Amino acid sequence: MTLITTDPAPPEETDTRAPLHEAIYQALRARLATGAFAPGESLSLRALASELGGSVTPVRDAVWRLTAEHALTIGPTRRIIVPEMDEDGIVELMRARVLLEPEAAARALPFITSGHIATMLNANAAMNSALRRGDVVGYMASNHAFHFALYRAGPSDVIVPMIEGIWVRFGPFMRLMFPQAVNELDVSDRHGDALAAIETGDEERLRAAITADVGDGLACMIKKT
Amino acid sequence: MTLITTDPAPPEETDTRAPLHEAIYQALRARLATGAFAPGESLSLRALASELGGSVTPVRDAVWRLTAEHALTIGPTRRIIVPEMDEDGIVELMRARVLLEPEAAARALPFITSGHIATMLNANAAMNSALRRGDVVGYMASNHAFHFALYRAGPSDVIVPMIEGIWVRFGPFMRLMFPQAVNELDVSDRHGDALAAIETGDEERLRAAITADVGDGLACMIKKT
DNA sequence: CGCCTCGCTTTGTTATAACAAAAAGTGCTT
DNA sequence: AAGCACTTTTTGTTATAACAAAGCGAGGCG
Repeated sequence: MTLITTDPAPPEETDTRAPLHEAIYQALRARLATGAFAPGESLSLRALASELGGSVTPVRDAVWRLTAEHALTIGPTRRIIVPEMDEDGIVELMRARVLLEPEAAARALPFITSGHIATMLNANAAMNSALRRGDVVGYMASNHAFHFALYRAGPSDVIVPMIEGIWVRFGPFMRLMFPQAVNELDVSDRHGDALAAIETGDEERLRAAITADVGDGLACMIKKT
Repeated sequence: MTLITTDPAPPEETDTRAPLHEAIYQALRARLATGAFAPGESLSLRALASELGGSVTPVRDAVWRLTAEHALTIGPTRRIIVPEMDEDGIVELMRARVLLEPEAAARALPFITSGHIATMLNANAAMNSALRRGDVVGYMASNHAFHFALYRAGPSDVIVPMIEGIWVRFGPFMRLMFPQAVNELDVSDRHGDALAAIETGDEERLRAAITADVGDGLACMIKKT
């Protein structure tokens, strides 16, 4: 009798069935995003393998994935290097953000629930707290959480990953230039403006707030070069 | 005696110093873009290795790169499958194109030379020829050449690769639905409109032409579902 | 003192083998 | 004849070894 077939695998806490290369990918991505590697630094497969555990094969998988996302680069002699960026590159990345992020926000607007707003409020509070504390990593994480709580509320599974890819590419550099610029950021509350626009359902105002937020970040970055 | 050290590598015709995984990546990407694989089809590392030459390791590198570009997907049981797409997915991809491509064209406009225009004219002629001939693959290749001759004239190395990624994801499906829609495409000459806008330096008209061109493609695609 | 050359080390690349899980084929039972 | 359990093959994953080229340091020549 086919009562209940089986009980496949409920008691999984840490998923040991996840492939090693995926864990290595996540670890490397997190280190990139928090600026653990300096731009221009070169990484070696064997060093990463012995540091993160495992052999060169899974590290290789992770590195190629990151390379496809432009989070890592291969040099002319096939060396794995953390990408560098000049001011033109920053502007280029920011222009892509200005293009994509207001659109993602506007498209998410009809799908935003009170749960999303709560998440954004929390992230914003944590961000301001980290800002006052001088916690750069915490600031970046909270800022990321705010933006993507908004974008991911929408149905688009195309441009949101694109935006995510842009943010990852910023990781190594935000860490370098934000400490000096952190004092000048609280003058204008773009996030609060965005939240107000969301509550009134004002799409144009939301677009403007996100655009201004990105513009503030750009201003901070090119000011230091 | 150290007369002449060595003879490094001048007589290279086919670059044998290029890594195998890169050749495999290009081969796989080309097959995807021309619809050689059916959506939903599953690929195996060993089969690809023996078919394209080499071992599983370089194939693995190529597959992970394609996976990061969403040109391939890994199934729930870690099987390599070529992605499927429903109408919502097509619309989503097209919305991203409408967002990115007019911008890329507008930004490239000040950098367009007569050489670029010649390339675009040739591509356009080849496209119309392929269209009349019923050559779907030739049509797709020429259309691709036209658009990216335009986009790549500009200085942006961020959004153009994004657009390229979107086009690759379309490959497996254009092949399926274009044969029936090919007869209705010559009514409006968006490419000629774009070229006219370029020669007069009219940015708004160029944006409009590219937007209309993408819209035509979308109309052809969702009409068949 | 600067530059080049030689030798050693480290690097990416590729092939191969072993292993667990999934798929597929096979034969039996009902 | 259809469904089910078992066996066999195929699959992705990982580790490891061998190889060529690039880095890199020391030592010698100008």
